[in-house]
Amino acid sequence: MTNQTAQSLAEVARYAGVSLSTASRALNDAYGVSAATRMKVLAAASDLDYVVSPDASRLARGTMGRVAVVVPHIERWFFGQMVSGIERVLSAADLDLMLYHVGDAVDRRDFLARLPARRKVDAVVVVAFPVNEEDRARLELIGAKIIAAGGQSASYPYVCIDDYEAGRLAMDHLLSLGHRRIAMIAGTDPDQPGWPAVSGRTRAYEEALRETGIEPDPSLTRVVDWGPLNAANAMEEILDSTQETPTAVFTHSDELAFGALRTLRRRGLRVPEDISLIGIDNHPMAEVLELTTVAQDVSEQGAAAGRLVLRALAGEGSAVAGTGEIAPIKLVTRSSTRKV
Amino acid sequence: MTNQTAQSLAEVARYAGVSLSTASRALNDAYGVSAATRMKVLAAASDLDYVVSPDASRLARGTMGRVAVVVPHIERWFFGQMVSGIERVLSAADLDLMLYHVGDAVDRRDFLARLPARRKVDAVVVVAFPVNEEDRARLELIGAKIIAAGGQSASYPYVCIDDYEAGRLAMDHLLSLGHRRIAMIAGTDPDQPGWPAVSGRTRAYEEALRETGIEPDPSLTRVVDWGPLNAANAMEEILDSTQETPTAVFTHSDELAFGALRTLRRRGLRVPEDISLIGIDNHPMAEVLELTTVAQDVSEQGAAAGRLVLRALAGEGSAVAGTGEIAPIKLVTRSSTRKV
DNA sequence: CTGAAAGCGCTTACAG
DNA sequence: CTGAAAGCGCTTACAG
Repeated sequence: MTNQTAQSLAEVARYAGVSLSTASRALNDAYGVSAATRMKVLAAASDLDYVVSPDASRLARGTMGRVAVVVPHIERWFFGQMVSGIERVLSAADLDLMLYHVGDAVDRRDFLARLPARRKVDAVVVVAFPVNEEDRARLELIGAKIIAAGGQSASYPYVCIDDYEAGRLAMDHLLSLGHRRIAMIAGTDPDQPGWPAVSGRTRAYEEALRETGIEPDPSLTRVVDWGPLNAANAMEEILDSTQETPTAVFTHSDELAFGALRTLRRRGLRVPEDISLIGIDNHPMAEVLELTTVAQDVSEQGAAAGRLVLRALAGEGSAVAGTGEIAPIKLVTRSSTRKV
Repeated sequence: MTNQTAQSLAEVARYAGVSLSTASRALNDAYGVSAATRMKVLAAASDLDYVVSPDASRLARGTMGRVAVVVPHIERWFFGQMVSGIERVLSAADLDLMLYHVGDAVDRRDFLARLPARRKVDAVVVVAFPVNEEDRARLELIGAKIIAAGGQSASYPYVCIDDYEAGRLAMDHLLSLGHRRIAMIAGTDPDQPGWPAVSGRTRAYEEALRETGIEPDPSLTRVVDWGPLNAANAMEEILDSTQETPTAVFTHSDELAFGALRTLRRRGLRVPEDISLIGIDNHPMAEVLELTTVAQDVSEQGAAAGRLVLRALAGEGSAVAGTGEIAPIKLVTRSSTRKV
């Protein structure tokens, strides 16, 4: 025990009475070091409270053990869950996580132009980040493995749910309860221009209806930016613009459902007595508000994305372009839906 | 224009026909380089799509432009807001943000033992991370400036709200409306053992009551882990354990209020006709659910913490131990509270 | 204003 | 098993 702190391996080596090379090898659990010597070095390092300089180590080694996570709206539930899942597996693998927020179109352009993560990371996971061919060339300049989460981006390994299936689960539930006049509040992100214009969830709505012999009524649907208040307004519009009140509402997310719920209550419409409501996500508030929903485990999707990173770094072929993982979803019925 | 990409400054220098040193200076906007030469180098760098190796640069320079952000529960609203605020100012200052999740007591012990951020960052901002003297010594081994957000930690520069004031704002509102029998659902984090046992919010509850001549009734208060469902249960317990139903409920956060609200509704108690409800935060759902609350701007607090980091890195004395910033709060009355 | 050289703190063939 | 030496890609006095 000593009070000194070593700032460099050289000091540790000196303290342990060995050469720099040996000290390095001992610390990196490299073989070719006698047990006794290794012990001596380890003891010295611990005595001197030494820890390698990651910069120097990486410079010499050429790799870095760091991964960038690029998210829009880190403050939103979905992305918080995603990041927490990714973080969980990366930190377990001793990888550092650098967070980049890329919110709107301006951020996006700036990110692609400056590529702040360039030469800093071994992998980057882009969350809900649509990339076209042009973006792709830029992105690849980062010189790291790329993984997509929460949406398929070009041909990177990805993990996401099947939006169409999620929509079908919700719609089929409503239809099976006898609902025929069903409104939809669709979510969209104006800041993600590259995202498919019509989401799988919308397609599911239309196809489910048509398969039941119903032609979708445009006056019953609205497309809004994610966020409960927008949905509250959309719900009002729908109620105002139609003679015959729908018997059910399908929203693209639970948060949208919460907003719709507020409007319904204010209008004196009881859920589910007068109108049924279903969302997607299984947001914690869904349980509190008794909302029927299509559940997905976003944090687990983050973890899966983290595992894709690990595989990509290990050079496994399985994390090759186009390799996708579709996360499971399931219907969770609570009391916001009932037979018509 | 060329298709080649330079991996090192040396290549850029050669391409521009200057020495390594000159190339370096030109790129670092250092003076002592003629305009013409600088242009040549800049053009070369751009042609070759060059970007410095941060590791090498830092190794040589000794500093790194990186800051660690340590948060528990990144997936919760409060922390997402906080991180987004911090990120906003750090990225504007071209600092990289490394995220460390330190959730429960085990994580915490591990973090302090391994200090994964050590030698990797210039500053670390700990969010809602209580630190006692012992922790402090460990933490300082990281060798970086330390900033606390969302709670005063030992004597680091910090930014947070005044919990007592927040509690008083809520309680005084209730009392001014004539409420006398007021329940409280307090939030606590079992994973943060070092946090003050009795929060300022609880103290505010008790003092406000006493100043009005009321002795706090223990059967009207519960302490639960943050999270709406826990509050829902607590609300049930309170309702069950008391003869006389309270006329108002003060919860330590909006999320707790949402849970309480669910129980009240299930019990057939109308808000605010039968019972008033007030929270703290101004969570986005508070607006949706018409909850009266004490608002705080968490994202802005994060930004303020980011600014403290900048000041600390600039070596300004103002970011010295004990320098604190108390974030503003204000009462936002909506329809969940009314005169008794 | 410009360049040759040392140094930042490691890792890793290359010899022994 | 161990050590001397080169090299990772930069920055920055030090001379000119």
